[in-house]
Amino acid sequence: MLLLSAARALVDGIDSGVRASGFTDLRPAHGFAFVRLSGTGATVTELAEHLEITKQAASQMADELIRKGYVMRRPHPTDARARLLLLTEKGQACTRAADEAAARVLRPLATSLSPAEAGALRSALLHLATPGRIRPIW
Amino acid sequence: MLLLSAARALVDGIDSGVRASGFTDLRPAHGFAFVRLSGTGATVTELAEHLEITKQAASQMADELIRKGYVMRRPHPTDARARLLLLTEKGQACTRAADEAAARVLRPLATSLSPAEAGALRSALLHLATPGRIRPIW
DNA sequence: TGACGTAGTCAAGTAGCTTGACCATATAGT
DNA sequence: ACTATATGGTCAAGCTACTTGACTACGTCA
Repeated sequence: MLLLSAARALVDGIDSGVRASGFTDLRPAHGFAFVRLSGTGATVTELAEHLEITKQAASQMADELIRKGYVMRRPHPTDARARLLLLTEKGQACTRAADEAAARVLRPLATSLSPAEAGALRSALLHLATPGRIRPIW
Repeated sequence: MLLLSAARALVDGIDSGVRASGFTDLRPAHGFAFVRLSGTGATVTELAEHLEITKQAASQMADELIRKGYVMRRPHPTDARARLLLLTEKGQACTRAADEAAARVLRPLATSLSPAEAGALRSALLHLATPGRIRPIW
């Protein structure tokens, strides 16, 4: 219960922080997409796998994020079938805002924990977590 | 990230455990409803507040759970407008299955933590959590 | 070169929510 | 006691983020 409630508080905190930064046309699910697109970008199929949705749904989400200016499509360097999705500058700014909001939510936790406790917390969560699988819950 | 991934793993574990127990017609969101209905039950309005959805949506969910045999409606003892939603025996059996699935997911964690670490983990999550607000993330 | 696999899109359908309107009952003001 | 307003619940319609199914373009391997 505590775990679910804490996760929920984190998501809510990030979402409200991002909205307060002026990005009012995004849902939390978009943040999970941004995580996958940041860095070297990803194809629609890779995004779909990351979010565990169909590639049609991922394609629709990409269209929406492109229309809103957060993402751009580029030809794929090695595969003429594929197209690479990349964050625009606006998308990167939004990602930074999300990072700051997350840090703000977690700050009271970070400052109140001893390093040993922080390590215990990290390893405890690692026991449960499936690395790399960050996506909306349902 | 770890926190979200761990929460996700817990929800997935509960969901698959519940399905494996034969309750294949439920979604994780229903589990959050069961949490509120167990014990003394709740009205549609109370359920809606708990899940942070409209009472129309909560009423629809109640209809569905009644149709599937997990919930029953009873006249409210003190308010003739209201109707009390209660878990049936099947609903309670499902709740027990969910509890067992959650315990199974968390067991490796519980056995690997020292009591002090468990306490630190609990208080860390308490720092973030809003007590009583257990509901789907989005 | 041909058979098959994969990336992506188009179109249509669905599930779970929403908003809006409404009735029945409860509660407060005078 | 009587009216006005608030609250519990449902009905109906609409929306949105997904799904399934069909299809085209390109890649890969015999």
